[in-house]
Amino acid sequence: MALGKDYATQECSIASALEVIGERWTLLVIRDAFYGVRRYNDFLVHLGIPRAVLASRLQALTAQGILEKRRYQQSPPRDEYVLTDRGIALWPTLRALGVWGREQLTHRKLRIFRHADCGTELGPFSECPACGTVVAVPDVEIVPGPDLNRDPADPVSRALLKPKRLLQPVEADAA
Amino acid sequence: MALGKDYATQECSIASALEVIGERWTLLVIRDAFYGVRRYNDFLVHLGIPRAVLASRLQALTAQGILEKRRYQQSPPRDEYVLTDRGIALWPTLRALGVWGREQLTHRKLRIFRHADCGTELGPFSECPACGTVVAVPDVEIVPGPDLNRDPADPVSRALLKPKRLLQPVEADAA
DNA sequence: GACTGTAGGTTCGTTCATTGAACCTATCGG
DNA sequence: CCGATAGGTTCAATGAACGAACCTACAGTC
Repeated sequence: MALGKDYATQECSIASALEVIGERWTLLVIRDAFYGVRRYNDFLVHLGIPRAVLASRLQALTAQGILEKRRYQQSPPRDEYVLTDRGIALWPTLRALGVWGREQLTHRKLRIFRHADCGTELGPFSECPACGTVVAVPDVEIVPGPDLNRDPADPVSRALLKPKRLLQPVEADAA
Repeated sequence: MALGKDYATQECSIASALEVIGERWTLLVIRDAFYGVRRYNDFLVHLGIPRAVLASRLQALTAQGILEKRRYQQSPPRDEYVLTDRGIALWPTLRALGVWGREQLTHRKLRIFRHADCGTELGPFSECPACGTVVAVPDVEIVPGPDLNRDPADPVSRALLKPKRLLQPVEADAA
């Protein structure tokens, strides 16, 4: 990988992790996968990422066992990319990053994460204050926060305005 | 910043965070700062980072309020870089990354984090299982794990073999 | 007072990655 | 047959990272 040459000598699991997910765009691709984005074109319009870079990242993440490439229709052949268990294990990292970004940088509540079972807003570690447990990723509900723009340009962002659970596929109609 | 042009349009606190700490080397510099590295030369030998890149990252992190540049001796003028509160708030992110890297990639226990007050090894969110609380960063003790090389080449790595608390300065003698 | 060493940089040419536009392939609907 | 759609690849131009060399200011030592 791109970062490997130097990071590899560092005896450190953080460095190893960054070798795999530390490249530009990579974590945003994974974030979108949590939000339910699965198709090449949906990643493309939602992220505004160059096509070549997206193809390269999807391939690398698949090779690392973070995403799985899955044929969802035979003809014409179409593939989708979904998170593996290894990918889903990144949720605490993404959550921590998001909390830091909100508290230290944006100070805006763009999205709210709730426990789907009871509707309680989750704490910084994705724990449910009401139930007292860490909520499993498929039981996390994501809803737009008060500071999120309600009229986004691209269809994927529009589809993401509907409350849904993490990992559940978005339905981005042409609209 | 380098990443800003594209990430800025993303209404997302994760994207905002990555704008600030998502560049190559940046998170490793911050990790070292948690481990007690404070001086330009110590970062240099410990990370193996090009000098120009280090200077640029230190400057950017200082400008973002994540590190603070502090004169620790007047003549000759010498500065050190220490984490601000905003920087310290990144600990959960770094911890989550490290846990993921260890569990999913390296499968090796390179460093152990303990509650300095009671010696209990910390859980994935830096919480103390014995005390039932999230441990404040200055109360986290870092000790070498069983899989860490005991005879590293550079003096900073050697100094880091001694158990110490996070944020406490390393003493890297020439040795 | 001339050397040597150290901390903290800057400069510069080369290499590598990212970008954005254009192009390619296969298939479906009409 | 024509156009649209999904999922790519190719290519030239740009920007960032790399590593070596250089610079500055001071301290200690002979």
